[in-house]
Amino acid sequence: MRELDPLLHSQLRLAVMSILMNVDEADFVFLKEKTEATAGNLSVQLDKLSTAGYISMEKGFVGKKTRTVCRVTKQGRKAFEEYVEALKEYLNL
Amino acid sequence: MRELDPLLHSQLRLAVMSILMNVDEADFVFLKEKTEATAGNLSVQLDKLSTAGYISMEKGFVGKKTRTVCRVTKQGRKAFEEYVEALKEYLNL
DNA sequence: AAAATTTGGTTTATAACATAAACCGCATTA
DNA sequence: TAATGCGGTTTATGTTATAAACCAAATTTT
Repeated sequence: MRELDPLLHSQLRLAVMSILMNVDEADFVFLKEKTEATAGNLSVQLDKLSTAGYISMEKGFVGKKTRTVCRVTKQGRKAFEEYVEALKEYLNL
Repeated sequence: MRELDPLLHSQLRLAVMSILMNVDEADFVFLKEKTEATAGNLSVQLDKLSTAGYISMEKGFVGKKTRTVCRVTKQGRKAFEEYVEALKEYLNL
């Protein structure tokens, strides 16, 4: 059987990627609200996605507040699509 | 966001369930070959599915050799279908 | 203006999970 | 009878997910 990319086969990381696939860019706070994850968990998982090169993270400011903006990279997009294909096999969709 | 049944959101358990959804019954050896899992890992994961009531396991004999036959239960079938629905939301399929 | 609270995160500790390795009982073969 | 193979289970270990604790800067309260 084909294997499921373990980096994507995690509830929170998958949710994040799924959001980013449709939205072009999203900040930490938005992702936190959408996924209902704790900040700690989200921080860790974003880091993994970022280290893997699946997303980019840019830390900037809005006024005086920090703002972390995430985007899915080309590589991440490809990985996500492959994951979906693999998953379809498992689920026979 | 809807949550993904953690019992099914595991590569091997998902693979097993997917097979059982299409096959009506399958024994340990068959599942091991199909999934390419180690016997130990398969044993543990079958146990979890069984404890959760998602599959039934029947230990019997063929001649003098033991044979463990698995079937998906009604409950397991329902859980699998719900998992697939939830997943479709994540992936927007 | 000092103290308390909120915001936007990160680090760290812990619990759950997946996996492989070692093992077991029985049957067969050498 | 000793070694080998089959069908598994148990146990030990590494990974992962998650929450809890923490931090610095900004805002609000007193």
